[in-house]
Amino acid sequence: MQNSADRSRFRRRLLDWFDQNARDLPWRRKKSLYRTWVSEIMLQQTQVVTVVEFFPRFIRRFPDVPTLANASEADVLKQWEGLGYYRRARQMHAAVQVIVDRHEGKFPDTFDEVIALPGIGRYTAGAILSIADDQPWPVLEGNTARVYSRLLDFDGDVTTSAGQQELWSFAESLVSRSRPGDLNQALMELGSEICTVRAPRCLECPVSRHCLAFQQGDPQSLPNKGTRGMVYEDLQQAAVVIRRGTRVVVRLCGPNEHWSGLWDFPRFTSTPSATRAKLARQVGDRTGLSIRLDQPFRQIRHAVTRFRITLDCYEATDVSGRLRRSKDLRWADINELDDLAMSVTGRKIARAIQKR
DNA sequence: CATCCGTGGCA
DNA sequence: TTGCCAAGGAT
Repeated sequence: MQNSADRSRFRRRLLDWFDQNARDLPWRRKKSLYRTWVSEIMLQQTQVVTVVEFFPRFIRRFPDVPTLANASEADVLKQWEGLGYYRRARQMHAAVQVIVDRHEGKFPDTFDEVIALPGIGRYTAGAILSIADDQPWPVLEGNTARVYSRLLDFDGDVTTSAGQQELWSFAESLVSRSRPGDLNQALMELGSEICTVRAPRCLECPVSRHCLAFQQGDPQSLPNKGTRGMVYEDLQQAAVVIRRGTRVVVRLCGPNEHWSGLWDFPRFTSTPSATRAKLARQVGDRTGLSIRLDQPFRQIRHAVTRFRITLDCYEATDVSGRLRRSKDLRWADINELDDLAMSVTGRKIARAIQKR
């Protein structure tokens, strides 16, 4: 694909494939800038099948810029519950205030204005403007990095800035004035359906004749993502449901911990041999309450980022004393827990105690 | 440039 | 069970 005639044929073949196979999927209907923004933020590091479940509900609740701008951050986080990367929701809430203040409540349509919004980088800005407004901006993300690497038979490390630069340059050379949004979506669709991580289906690929890795290399071995492996750390934790009547103590996670902005049950680092007496002391130190702990009623294993957490869930009885006055600590009625944004594990615990 | 941030699906 | 990965961005 050195010359523009090659690239032109490549675009035509890819768009033909796109038109025949995937054009009418419901989640890909033409959307406004606002809706494309919402879906692109949701799609960051998140699979389409997951977004399909959340997007309609979010749009029903926040159909336009003014509605989202008038909502509280807590409302937005509640709608985001279960989707992960909750920073995205808080950044959207911040961005929509900027849209009201600086853009008269209308989602901006220039690259510089869009990328200046919190939570939007080069990929997302280009995706929004090409898909919703047919502007010729290139895209580079997981799928296209794989597609581009294979088309070019590029075996450099794509996680380095040099590798990224190489792939962005190629993306720029591909995009044209004709249907840039469809082209970008076709490239990503190709990556997710045909040019897959494992066992790419090259024989079904509409552009295999343009693919150097298919002709002379090993598509499956690309892209080269370097050699750094994830280093996992096992954590032992305890969560405590402090209950008095129909109310329980909940805690708002702070800026420097997991699930920042979400509610959780008081949680402590623990050890396999930690005694319930010691845990009760920790609860006292943090909440000011004097408690006694029952046997753990449930153990939950979950992974978050690089941590693998084993979480023992306790219920406290014989609660006495007064809950420490603090912005991030309060009593909540058990039925009220449904209105709070919680992490998946927090929600599991909430459901468990609601069942009793 | 490395690390952080969630969750679920897959082999 | 374990590791890998997904329509990334901010720091």
